This record gives sequence, C-alpha cells and structure tokens, in this order.
Amino acid sequence: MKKGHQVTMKEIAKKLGVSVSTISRALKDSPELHPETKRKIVEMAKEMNYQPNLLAQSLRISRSKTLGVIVPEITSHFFASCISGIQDHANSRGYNVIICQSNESLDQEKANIRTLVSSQVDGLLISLSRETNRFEHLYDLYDREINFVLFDRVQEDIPVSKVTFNDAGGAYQVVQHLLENGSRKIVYVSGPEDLYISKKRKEGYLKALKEFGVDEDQSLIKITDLTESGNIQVAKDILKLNPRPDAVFCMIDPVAVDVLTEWKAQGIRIPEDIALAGFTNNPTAAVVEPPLTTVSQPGYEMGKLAATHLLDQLDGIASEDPISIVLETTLVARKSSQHFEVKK
Amino acid sequence: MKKGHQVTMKEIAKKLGVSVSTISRALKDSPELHPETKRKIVEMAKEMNYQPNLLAQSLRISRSKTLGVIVPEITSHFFASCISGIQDHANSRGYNVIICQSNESLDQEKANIRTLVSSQVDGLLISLSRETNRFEHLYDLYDREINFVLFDRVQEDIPVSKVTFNDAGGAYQVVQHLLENGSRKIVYVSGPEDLYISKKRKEGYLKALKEFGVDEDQSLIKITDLTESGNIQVAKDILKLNPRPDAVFCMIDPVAVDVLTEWKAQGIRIPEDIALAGFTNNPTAAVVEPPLTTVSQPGYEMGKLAATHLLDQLDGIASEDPISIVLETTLVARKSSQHFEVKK
DNA sequence: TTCGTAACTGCAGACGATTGCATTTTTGAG
DNA sequence: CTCAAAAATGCAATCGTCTGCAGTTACGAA
Repeated sequence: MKKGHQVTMKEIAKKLGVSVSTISRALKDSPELHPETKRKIVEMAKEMNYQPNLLAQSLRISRSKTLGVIVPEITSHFFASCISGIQDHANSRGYNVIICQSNESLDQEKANIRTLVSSQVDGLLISLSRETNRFEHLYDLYDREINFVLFDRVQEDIPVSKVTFNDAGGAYQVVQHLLENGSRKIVYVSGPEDLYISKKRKEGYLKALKEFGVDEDQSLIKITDLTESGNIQVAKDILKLNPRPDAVFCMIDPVAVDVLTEWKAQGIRIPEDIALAGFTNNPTAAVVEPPLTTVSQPGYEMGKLAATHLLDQLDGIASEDPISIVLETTLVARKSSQHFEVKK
Repeated sequence: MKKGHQVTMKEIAKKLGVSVSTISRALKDSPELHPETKRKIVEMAKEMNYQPNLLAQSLRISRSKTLGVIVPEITSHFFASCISGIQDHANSRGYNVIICQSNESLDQEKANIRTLVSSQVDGLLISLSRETNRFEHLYDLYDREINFVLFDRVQEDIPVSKVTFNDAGGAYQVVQHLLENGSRKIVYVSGPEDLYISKKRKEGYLKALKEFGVDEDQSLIKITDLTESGNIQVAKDILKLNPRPDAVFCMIDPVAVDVLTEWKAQGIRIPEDIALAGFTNNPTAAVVEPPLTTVSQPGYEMGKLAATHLLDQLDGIASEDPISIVLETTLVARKSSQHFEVKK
C-alpha cells in the first residue's frame, strides 16, 4: 500500500485543459462561469473522486475549523460523555475535534496545549488535570488571545468562559438527603484538596451541615489520593472512628464503589450499618449492590454547551466577554442511603 | 478575545533583519549557519513564543503526522481504552490523533472517513459500526491507497491489516468454564447476527458444546438488538424456556448486566438458579452483585498494537503486506458462574 | 592588491486552494 | 466588418514553511 495520493485541482485542470482557478470556481458554483464548463468540471471532479485538501484551505484562510479538547482521561465515563457532546455539536457545525488526554499530568497538559496550538486549532476546550495547581500555561493562552473554554475542572480566576456543574449545590443536595434520612455524623471523603471539585463539594457539604445545625467536625473529613489503595485505606479509617458515623459522602462514585467493596468484604452492611453516597452517577453506581445514591451530572450536556459557547465565540455570535455557565445536578437517591428507614 | 495570531517566521525575520530561510535553518539547527546568528534567532524565537505552523509544514511535506480514528462510540469503556492506547502510542511517535464516532451508523461512518481523508490524515484506524454490512467505503479507501487498519469490529475479506481478539477462543473459554462447572443447557445471547463479534463468539460457543458432546439447540440461541429493552425481553424469554437452562452466556457484558438486573428484580437467584457470564470485562462486571464472570479484553493493548502497526507501515518499517494480529483473551471467573458448586 | 575559497545568507519556487484583477473570447449592435 | 460591452477564463499573489541553488560576504594566501 503506497502513500495515498489525493487528487488535486491541478490534476483536474490538466485533464480538462483549463486553469486551476476555473476548477476552484466551478466547485464553488461561481456564477461567473460558463454553465457547460462548470458541468464538465463538476463531473470530472466526481469521477476522479476529488476531495479538497483541508490543510491547504485552512492555511489559506488561517482557520482550521478544528477544535482541540483536553481531558484528564478518556476512559472515564464522564469525560467520554463530555467528548461525545463536544463531538456531536462541533461536527454539526462543520468542525473537527482533536482529542488529547493529560493523564492527570500537568506536563502532559502543557504538551497537549503546545501541540494543539501548533496544529492551529481554532479554539480549545479544557478540563484541568489533577496535578494542575499552577496556571501559567492558561494565562499564556489568554495573553496570546487564543480562544478557550474551561469545563468541569476549571480555574476560577482566569477571565475566560467556564462551564461547570453546581458542585456545591449537588453536594448540598446529597448531604441534605442524608440529613433528612436522620444521619448526623456524616463523613466527607475528599480528593486532593486543591482540586476544584474537592473544594466545591466540601462547600456544599458544610453548608448542608450548618443549615441542619450540625457542627463541623474536622475528624470527619477524610482525604484520599483517589487511587484504589488510597480509597480502601480511607474505608478502613472510617470504620475506626468512634462512634461510627451514620453516613459517608464520597466526592466521586469510584471512591464510593471502592469503599463499598471493602466494607462488604468486611461484612459491614450498607445501608443498615452505614449509609453511603457518591457523586457523578457513573454507570457502575446503578449496578452495585446496594445501588449507590449519587448525584447525576449530564456530561454530554456539559460538553455540548461548552462547544456551543466556544463556537459561538469563534463565529462571533456570542459576546467575547467571558461567561460562566453553571449546570444543575440531580440527586439520584438509591438504596445505599436508606440508613434509618431500613432500621425502622 | 480576538482570533489568536500566531507568530510566524516572517515576523522573526523582520525583527532581526534577516531572511525567512535563515530563520528556518536556525530553528532546524542547520550547520551552515553562523553560530552567533543561530543563537540570536533561537533566542528571539523563544522570546516571541514562536511555534511552527503544523498546517503549513504538513502541506509542504504532504504528511500531516495525524491519524484518524473511527469508533462506534467513545462512551463505551472498551473503545475508550482502545483510543487511549492509540493516543499514547501515536503521541510517543510524534503523531496527533483525530477521533470520530460513528454512533453505530453506516452513514456517519462514511462521513467520518470523508472528513478524515479531507483532513489529510496519514492513516486511519477503524472499528466498524453495527450497521456496517456493506463495505464499498472501505474498498474505496483501499483503491485510493490510503493506509488503514481495522480493529475489533473488522471485515474479514478486505486485504488490509486487522487487529482482533480471538473472540471465538474467548467464547470457547467461557462456555468451557460453564460446562466444566456442570452446566449443559447453555443459552447464547447474541447481538445482531451480521456483527463480526456475534458470529465469532457463536463459533466458540458451538465448538465448546461440541467438544463436550452437547447437541446444538437453536432454541437456546437468543438474539437481542442490544438495547436495554431488547436485553430485558431476552431475559424474560429465557425464563420461559422449559426446562430452564443452567447457564447463560451473553455476547457482551452490558447485556449480561441488564439480564442480571431483570432477573434479580424477579427474584431469580444468580448463580444458584442460573449461571451467567458476559464478555469484555467492563468495569461494571466486577461490581455487580454477584460479580460477573466474563472474558477480559485488553482494549488499551489492542489500540496500541493497531497504532503501532499502522505507524510501522507508514514509516516503512513494517512490510506493506496486510497482516492479522490476534490478541488472546483471559477468562475472568467470578461468582455469577458458580452454579453447581454453590448448589452442593 | 587581487584572487580563490570557504562560510554564510538570500532568492525563488513548491505544497493546494482561493480571489482580485487582467486578459481573452464571445456577442450583438451599428 | 468593426468595435464596445459583456461574458468567460487565466494570472499571480497569498497563507507559512522548507530547500536547492545562487549570490554575497570574509578571510587568508600569493
């Protein structure tokens, strides 16, 4: 198999004995061309299976009609959904999408940005890696006037558009739910503390406690590095608390699933002995036993909105002033949180 | 935010009062340049934050250093893993990756191919959609001498390289496992019959039965359209069989999970009343109750191998003759298949 | 001082598509 | 049959980068 040679306008021109400009005009259906010439050219182009070289077009108009996307990891169902939303919307507006993963690494994130910018993407959609606690690379994009939109894992201070969930609100919903079910001693299992979502969900957790008149207790806030072993360690630590807490709210579903698995192995009954809730509504949440109470975050919608806004900016439809779009989440109450009801 | 203007060689040249060619040579560290000139240019380039325009480079050398990937859907964990493997390997070799989803639609698949070819990707990695039962678009690529590799969902007759799992072997493993556990009346739940993996896994199923001297029984082969309602319908149909089968082997995990959920809702005990097994080893398989016996398919490996082979072809390292790479699968025996042991 | 050679740098054309302007061809009127 | 206007087509430059070749310096030797 040789390097596939694409048919160019030049070749059509030679075959038909006309100039390249004429080919170009014919294929754009220009009115200043003789209809017969046009017909012949279009026919020949089809016959030769001509397809325009997008690279050349992009170079000429300095717009690649391509968006760059950077997510921490594609294999996460949530980010895959976001990508799907971005794709579908971008394609419907004639844009291509180049996807990169940062693998939760700041260096990789920077490298991705370099590559995408070099590739002349018209704009970027970025969800920050876990490691990203410095933001020069983003300010650099900003200074260079390259359009980008942050989504889900954002940095709040940068004056660019952002699409986020009401993470605090979602956490509030789920903790409120646990409180309403009678729990008072509620653990919050957080990810790394400088992570945007860790902070926001903690806010919601604390707010709910406060409104129900429950005092904040630092010993009930556990931190995991989000690895499986880290999660299991936290699961064990929680069982050592005395008195044992009524309920545990994990920052993301995978943590809750690991905790659940560990506890089941130890013979702890959920929700009878302790209630459990997660966040994100991963596919796994619905199928574990007992089904996991969680908060639903429509990733597809988020991706679609982020893409819409970026493209609106690029196409000059949206104002260039940055905006912040906040999506609401929905509590998905399942069996894992029915602590006191079951007791009765 | 304006359209980000990228620094070009021309601007560096103007600033330094030299020609563009000199800039180009300096940045390529050409030996025929005065070291001092070179130093100044490199310094200035860094200061001005110069980044080469990949579009222009690609146009010039007629190679975009970009691969196109088409998968049925990104949100499937398996395909996401493949993509991840493709990405990592392609990046390590200096290639970008453009990802498209066909959403299981033939038309979308064709459209994706058109776009990617127009975008001048150097090669394609394709996993076919469910709907793809005609293959003109692939033969067309072949005729145009455009490099592509098929993976997982392949078409066997096209003379291009393919990477697949030993699907028949995997199915054989799992059915053998069920047979060894004492099951004899084993249902195979298949997806649409013209799907590559439906056929291959059926082969393995039948082979295992034959080797254990179990007669093939058409009434034990059920077909689902892979929608949730389709899967549930099959779950119900199986319960109507008289006598009730010992075990059920579902072509892919999501089907098995739907069946499991439906049966649990009906009070059927698994594996006590009936054993169950899936295929793919999705994350959900490990966390359902009972944990699902399945067959592990390393998607990341598959993606990596497919990318490696394609790039080897492109770089002239691999022979241009198509090859077929077959990856082995691993049986993951979990509780859902411990039918007779538990009975004892 | 002059010349040869090496060291350095610039020119121009190419990649493929597009477009303002110039040029050629056609058409019809006088 | 001529000529002007209109219609059809071609020329050339552009986007940013690269490179073969030609041109320009500098330097040492004679």
